[in-house]
Amino acid sequence: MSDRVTLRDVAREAGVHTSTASRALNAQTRSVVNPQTVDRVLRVARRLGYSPNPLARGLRTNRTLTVGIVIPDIENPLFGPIIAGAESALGDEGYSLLIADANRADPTSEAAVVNALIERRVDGLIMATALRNDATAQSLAQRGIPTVLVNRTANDVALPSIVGDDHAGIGLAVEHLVGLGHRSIGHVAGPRNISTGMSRYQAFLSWMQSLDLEVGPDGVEEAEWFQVEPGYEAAGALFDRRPDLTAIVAANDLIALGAYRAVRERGMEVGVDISITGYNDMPLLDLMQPPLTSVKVPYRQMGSEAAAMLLRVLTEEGGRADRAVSVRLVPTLSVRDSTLPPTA
Amino acid sequence: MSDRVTLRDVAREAGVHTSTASRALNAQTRSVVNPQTVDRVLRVARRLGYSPNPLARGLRTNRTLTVGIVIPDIENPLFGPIIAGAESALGDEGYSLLIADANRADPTSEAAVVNALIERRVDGLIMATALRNDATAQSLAQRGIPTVLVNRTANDVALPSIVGDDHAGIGLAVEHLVGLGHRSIGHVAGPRNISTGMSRYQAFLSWMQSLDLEVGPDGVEEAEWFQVEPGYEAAGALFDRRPDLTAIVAANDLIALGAYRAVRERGMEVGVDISITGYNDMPLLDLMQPPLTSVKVPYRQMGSEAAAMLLRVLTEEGGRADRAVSVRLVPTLSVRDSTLPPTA
DNA sequence: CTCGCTGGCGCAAACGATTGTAGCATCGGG
DNA sequence: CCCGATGCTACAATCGTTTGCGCCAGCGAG
Repeated sequence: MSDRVTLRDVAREAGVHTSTASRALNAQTRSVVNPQTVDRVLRVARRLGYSPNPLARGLRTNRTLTVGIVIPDIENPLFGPIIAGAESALGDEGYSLLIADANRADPTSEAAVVNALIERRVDGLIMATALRNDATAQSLAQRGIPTVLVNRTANDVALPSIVGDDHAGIGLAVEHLVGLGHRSIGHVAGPRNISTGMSRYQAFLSWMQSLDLEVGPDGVEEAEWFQVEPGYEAAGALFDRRPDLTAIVAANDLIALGAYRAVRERGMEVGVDISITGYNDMPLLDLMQPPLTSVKVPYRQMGSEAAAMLLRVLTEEGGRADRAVSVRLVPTLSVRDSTLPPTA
Repeated sequence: MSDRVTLRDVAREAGVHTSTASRALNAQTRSVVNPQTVDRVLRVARRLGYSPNPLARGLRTNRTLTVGIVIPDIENPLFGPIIAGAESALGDEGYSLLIADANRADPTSEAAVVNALIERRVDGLIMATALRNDATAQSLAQRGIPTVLVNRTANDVALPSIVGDDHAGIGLAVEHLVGLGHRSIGHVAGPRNISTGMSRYQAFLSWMQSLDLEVGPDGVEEAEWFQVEPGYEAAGALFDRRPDLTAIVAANDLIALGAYRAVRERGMEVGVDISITGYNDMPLLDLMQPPLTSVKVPYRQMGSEAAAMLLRVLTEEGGRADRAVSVRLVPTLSVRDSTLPPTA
């Protein structure tokens, strides 16, 4: 509809063969062409507004300069920055991002959208949907399809991953609370079939133990999902079981906000009677009452690092050795008013 | 890396020519092939796990089954549902979504990303970035590139658009406030170079006038951007100028939340001293203190309608007549505690 | 029995690029 | 003066589909 100018047009206009024009236009092969000719071709190409047809090129080279990203729930504000970071890093290298929303309600959906992307002949994949035990990721690794996991890892899968350092992040939260004087601290965990849920849970136990603080099996309650409602329910159960708790480390912000409600429902006040920390530091948290203390994860960077990693895999053809590398991004703590010294 | 099975393989295995195999596989041309042959080809194709190479197909047919979506700021949770809706509707028809984030800080960025998408040979575009006076949209319309505007419209551009019905939405807010007994109502507008900012502003004036309520030029203040900080500043200016106001209609939720802060800073209480309405009903609003009354716009539907519209344009080749059609989605009101009767 | 149709299929030419190979000068060295 | 090397360019095959066209057999009608 728009351009009709092809390599042939450029070649004819420049008085050379298409092969020469092609080589002149590609930085890789340019050196083999007479500089004057290169110049002439480039000038003509610019004048005619030539842009190579990616389909023809891809057909020949077997590369689409396209990567797919699989998101568990695109409406979750968490993934916006990841997508933005990836898109930006990829765009710099001439790659485009094909987006796919894997409906988390439907477990077959992940495999389906991944398949759709592969049939599209994407050069590689970024997956943000991995479960700890993820058949799709496993299959991708086995089939040798260039893939990078982001935000979540999977067990026993030889794929690189870019995740937040949950151990460090939970450490920030726990040490912050302990520094305020809290000793009875509980944890509302996320689902343990997801790496973030599991690793934050383990990190919590590990930090508490290293600080010589008791947790016990009843000091942790698992929310069924990283959402407000399950967080509300899990927190409620935890409070009823352990009225002595003065602080809660929540596995993410939404769970923390659910805990807010559970606290209020019991006639207590967040910050004053019970301190709460979130995780992810999503937008608008600073406008809550009270503003939620949260562990901030550099999600945009996570997206761009994932893209960079994938590009590395794509270009270094034989980069097999690096397969299992896992990059952990260091979090920081945004301290707000939901965490105060205990009113002993 | 994955499939190597081509149409030739299928044809050979089925004992027919590639052209016959092609026709058998395409629903369009299937009727011209002997049903038995069709059956045989389909069976073989399934057995071999054949999936057509979209590049080869696209090269031949001049269609990529890909559409691009241009987003002003992907980190804004507003656009998640739009993307999700579009992706889902497009996926049903075999189309994929190429995402492009137009950095709003850089005005040339929109044109750049649109160009990148076009060079990718997308079949059509969904644009969520339009300004009221938008050169890029204008150019797309002139060049006849299938495009649908979403969320925002542009002036004087022959492109279909899917937007929220701002007049109706503001009407819901105003009538709700008036119903509660408010008479002195102000408006914190959004930027008027964007259609949503402008139309909500006009709707506000129109409704107030039709209800015989005075606004005057000093009853409206324009926020520089749809964000908390500009909202805070604009609301502050408005309050200082018009201490008599008992209610504020904000042009979006973030502006409303900025107004929250301005209210508090002046020692007043939202809902009690001043009622506030937002617009968009974004997530987490129900957890604010007080929960924000807001106009809910069906953004997911907006995305899917935009996709459907674009598909219509793409398939009905000569659909010139429908070009200027503009679909308005009807909003609803989520009433919460930020709006109460005035304490006169 | 012959002729014209038509249902099915194969042939081959595209689509627009990349790339191995061959050809053709020109140049320098022996 | 010849020969090999070198630098540049052209030729042509190829990637995997789609699709206009022609061919052929079989059928019914005249």
